Amino acid sequence: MDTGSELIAQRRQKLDALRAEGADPFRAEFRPDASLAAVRERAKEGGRVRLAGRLMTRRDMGKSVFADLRDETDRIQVYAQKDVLGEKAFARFAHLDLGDILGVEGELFTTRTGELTVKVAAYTLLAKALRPLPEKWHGIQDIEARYRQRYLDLISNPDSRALFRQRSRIIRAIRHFLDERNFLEVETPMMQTVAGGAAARPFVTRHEALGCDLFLRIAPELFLKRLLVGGFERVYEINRNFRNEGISRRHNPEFTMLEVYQAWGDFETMMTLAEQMITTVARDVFGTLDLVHRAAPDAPEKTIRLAPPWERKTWRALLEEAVAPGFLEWSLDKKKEKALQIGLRDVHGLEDFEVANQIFEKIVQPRLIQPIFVTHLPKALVPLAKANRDDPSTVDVFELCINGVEIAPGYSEQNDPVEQRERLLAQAGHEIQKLDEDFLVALEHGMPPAGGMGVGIDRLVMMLTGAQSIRDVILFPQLKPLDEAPPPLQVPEPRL
RNA sequence: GGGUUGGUAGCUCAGCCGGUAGAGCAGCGCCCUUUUAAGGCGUUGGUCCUGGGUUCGAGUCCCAGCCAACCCA
Repeated sequence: MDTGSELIAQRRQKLDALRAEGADPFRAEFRPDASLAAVRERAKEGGRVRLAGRLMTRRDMGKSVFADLRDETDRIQVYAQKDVLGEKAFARFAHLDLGDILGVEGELFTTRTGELTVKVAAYTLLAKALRPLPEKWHGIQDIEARYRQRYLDLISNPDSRALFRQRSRIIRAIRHFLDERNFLEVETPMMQTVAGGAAARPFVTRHEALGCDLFLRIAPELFLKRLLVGGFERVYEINRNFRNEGISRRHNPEFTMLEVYQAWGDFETMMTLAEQMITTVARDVFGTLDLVHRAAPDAPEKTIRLAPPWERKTWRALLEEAVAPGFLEWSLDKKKEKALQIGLRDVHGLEDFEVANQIFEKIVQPRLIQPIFVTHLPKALVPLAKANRDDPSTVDVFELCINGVEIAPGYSEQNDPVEQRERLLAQAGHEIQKLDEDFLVALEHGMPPAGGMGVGIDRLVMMLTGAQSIRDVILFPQLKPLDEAPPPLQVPEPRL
């Protein structure tokens, strides 16, 4: 990070020079009387304003200088003149660096070309920028730098700023939607002694005082259900899950999950809830139910139509449409043959339902562009859901797919503690997981029938905004550290 | 894990068949008091990702590695 040291050295010299003159280049306080957007709003009134922002561009005319300041809301032009500021202050203004943060006071006026401008009567350097900004026109293009130094991306790329504002509004709209329907927002443990509620490899951490290892949670599910047992009938949590798996366009090791549970509901209740929630959010944040995206700048436009009702179809029907009628009755060998034929590898050790599921994910799911609830998955895939009464080999669940991606699974939640124990034991044998005994004890106290669902917030934001990578909707996505390959972390002793 | 592509000045990018490393922006100096990707003249700035190899000579060719993106698993 010490490259460009000459430019940095120059800026440090300016800093030293300012200090030598008795100025404080890093102020603790400055109170602008309005945001730049607010100033622009009431431009007609004219008058004197006091505002603050980062110096983004400068046009030096010799005895006067035009510059652009920017704050979070807008940009505004300021105009400094030698005969107004005096020789010394004007020279200092002309030698400010792009990136410096300023406070400015002066009268509003409109230039010959019609641009609202502040005639600088006085200015204060509030924070000196010791490093140069990315280029003013192209911004920062290097994808890696945009992730590693997100602040530079935010400074120079308006699209990126807009996207993270949208993300925030989406999450706010979800909370609003659920709060209005009397769902209670709760927080449950992120550090757990058993990482339950999903099938995934967890991260391990250590609690020194307790003298035990803990897992970062892979899902909040088992704790939210304890709350159903406790009598909270509508709960939700929006928070981080952690899964110790590969990183890809669709996977970040920590990701944000919404889980919702509703007593006296079932998977059908949750389908309706999902449909209402996502359409409400789209309308609130984007003002439309037709989302038009491109997969790449030169790719054709694709429209996702969110207008309800959304299609509901069974997993079996979709598979049979895509492969062949009666597909699920094929022998395991025949299914594997099909899997290999469509380009899947590594199907040797897999069980019947796993092969079918991989085929589903490979050839069915990518085609599900418009919203669809895929219902009634095989029982073995979903150990925490209730079996279907008419076809006990399937469970009462759905997976909401939009834009070829699984956005939200939902269940009629299993509340039979005996059945639940058996299913978890079967899975534990498979995945080498411990049983969450405390959860099973809770179920044994009686959990009301309930519907539940999980919504991958990052993927939902991707779908709504048209982002092509999960890294584009997470401010600080996980990347490999740049330092030498690190040895296992040593926990530092606190110094008191 | 495998494949493909990329890494050159602070930023955005050129660099052909191997022959002294370039431009724009930013910076620095000078001119210019209504410009706006301001303009004009001049100028500083390089571990060409790292390490080997081939060669009289490597940013360029070969091998290994690091980081990233994409595709596949």
